[in-house]
Amino acid sequence: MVRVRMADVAARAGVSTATVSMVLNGVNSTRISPQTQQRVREAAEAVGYKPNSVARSLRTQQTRMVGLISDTIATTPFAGRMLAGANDVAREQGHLVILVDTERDAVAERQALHALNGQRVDAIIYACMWHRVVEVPEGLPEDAVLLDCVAPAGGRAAVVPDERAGGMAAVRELVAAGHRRIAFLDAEERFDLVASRLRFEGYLEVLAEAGIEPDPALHVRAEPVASGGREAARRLLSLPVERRPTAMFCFNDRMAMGAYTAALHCGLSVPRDLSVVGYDDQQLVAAELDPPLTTVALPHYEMGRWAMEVALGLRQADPEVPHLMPCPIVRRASVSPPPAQFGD
Amino acid sequence: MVRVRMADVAARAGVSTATVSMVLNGVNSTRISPQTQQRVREAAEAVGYKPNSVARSLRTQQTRMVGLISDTIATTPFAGRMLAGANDVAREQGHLVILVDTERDAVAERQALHALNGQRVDAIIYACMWHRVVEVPEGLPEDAVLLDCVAPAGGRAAVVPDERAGGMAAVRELVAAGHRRIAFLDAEERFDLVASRLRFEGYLEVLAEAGIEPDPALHVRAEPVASGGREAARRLLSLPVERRPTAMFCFNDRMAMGAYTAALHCGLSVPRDLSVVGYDDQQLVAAELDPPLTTVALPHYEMGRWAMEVALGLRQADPEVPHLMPCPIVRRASVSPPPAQFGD
DNA sequence: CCCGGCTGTTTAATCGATTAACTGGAGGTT
DNA sequence: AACCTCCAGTTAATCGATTAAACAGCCGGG
Repeated sequence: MVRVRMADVAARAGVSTATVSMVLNGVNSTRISPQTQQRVREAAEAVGYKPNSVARSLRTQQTRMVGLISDTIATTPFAGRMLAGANDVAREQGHLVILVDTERDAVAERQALHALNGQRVDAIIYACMWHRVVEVPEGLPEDAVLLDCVAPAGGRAAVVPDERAGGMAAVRELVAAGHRRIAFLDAEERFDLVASRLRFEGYLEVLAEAGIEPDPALHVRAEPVASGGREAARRLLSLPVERRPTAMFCFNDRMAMGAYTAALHCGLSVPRDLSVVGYDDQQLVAAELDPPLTTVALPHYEMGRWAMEVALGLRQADPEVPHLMPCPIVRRASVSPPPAQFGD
Repeated sequence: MVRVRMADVAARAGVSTATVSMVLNGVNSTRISPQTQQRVREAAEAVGYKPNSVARSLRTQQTRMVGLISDTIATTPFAGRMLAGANDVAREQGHLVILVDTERDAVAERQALHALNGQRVDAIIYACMWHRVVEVPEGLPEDAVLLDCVAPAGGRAAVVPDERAGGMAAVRELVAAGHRRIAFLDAEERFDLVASRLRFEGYLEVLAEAGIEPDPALHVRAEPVASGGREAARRLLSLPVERRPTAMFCFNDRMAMGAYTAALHCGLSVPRDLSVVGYDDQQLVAAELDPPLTTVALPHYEMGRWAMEVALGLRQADPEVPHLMPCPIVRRASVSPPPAQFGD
């Protein structure tokens, strides 16, 4: 791999490097005669010239690289889509992304920030794998964009899923099918999930909208994994039939998976005897379940795109209010009208 | 954010930039008096000097960045662990990784290679999300490392999972529990998976080892997703009892998930009536199933580490033979001895 | 008293581009 | 003839580091 410099192109074309630079970058192109341009381009081709971005970056003071700091974004399944979204925009704009995974370690975050600063990246995105309120690391530039998290103090561009609207969409789906006894299988409070609170708000809002009195017994909490969902669902399904829910809105798809298991164990069939709606739209769970799960999708890809667009200045963001990205409902086959005796 | 240059440090310390450079890099440090060193360091601290890696890279001809090109690595759940492994090594070595997701698009790959070359990355890793034989893109440097794939022509450092040994481990687990009628729920051939062939080899090898005559009826193929596994398992479980398998080794965890469902539908309990072993160790599937699934883990993290270690020259690789990374078995609760009437 | 060697630091070249300022000559004007 | 305007480039400074080579003092030896 020989090093070909701009000077080599210039020598071969019999011009100065300034001319080569102008031609190849299309700057001031009116000032260079077409013949010369042609010669330069041929020379560049002939010697196999590839511009050195390091040198260019030094001179122009922009690197066309953006740093993406994340707590374990890469190691968690769904959040990869955020990366894909960010990456796509970056590519469209001729930028590269440097990914740093800090595993939530303050020291690693410090280091990452240092390294990215040293590389003089053009922008920084700070991403979380869950919707969270984060104490951003000291030294994070003012104009860094927060992805799937918000700063407690505000004042920073940020994008998060519209969990409240998502919760509403999920419950509306069930109400529309005719359900009135709708449980919410929530995550335990100790996980301190922003999403939990907001989805619950959405749940209550739609019940109110539909004139349904919320039954506290139907709001249960468990660890947000399959076994948690299973146990919670089991308890609900063992209620006397008139107090039993005909539908469950689950905090996430894994809990919904547990609800399926519980239903099966109770000899109930989904969706005939029990309708279920999940949240997250995790491919490996929602789509693979039997029957496929109706769920609310987390707009990771879109949030990734949004963050990168803001980072690159393609789009303006209001630093005072986090941008709420819609969570579309994904209809599959786990919702149907309630059994006849419960119908309205 | 003011720009502090080395010259500013030099001015404040009353020395030349050469001295500052030597002190801060610890080069020739015996030649600089302790007092001066002290003064330089204080000055650097006082003005908040942060070295500019772009300038350094230009001069030293190394960027301390490595490019990681992948087909959809980020968008697929398990492969994120490869990234984590690579990232960890990079960080330990003071390197940064530039991630490019090409979605298997040849044009995107070309572009990515161009961009990374332009950035003068110190090394390149080419990663796949599945174990595959790939036609590497033209222009991929000789010393690029292949991750989870091999080139048909060979001649390149590469690391892949040891699928054959993994298959052996899985089947040994079942044989050790006393099973003799062990099915292999394989992926369909049209998916053309290297893994499929190798795991099957491992399966046959262990049967031979145990003196079990392989029954062709127990080697079935289906789409490697839950529904495929469910149907395949259903067919096997509807065989007359003496020809029915007492255990299933599934090509992946999703198929195993399907096998669980089929067993449930047939009124069989896992592992009492049917033992199941999966492959991949996908957290969201294997660990969440009821009972938790015994499976073979794909060593993504370790492969990621290996690739980065080779890329950074920390470890030598034989370009003629791909490195085989062991796939450890993960024991959970889906294997038990066969029902009494089948015992040995 | 001059020379050589050592110490501690500086000078200046260099990495490979970008770009503001300049130039030499052709052509046009008055 | 003197002067101006374009044209088609070129010159040289610059980005911010690294590093080989040079250099200024000082000490000791002959």
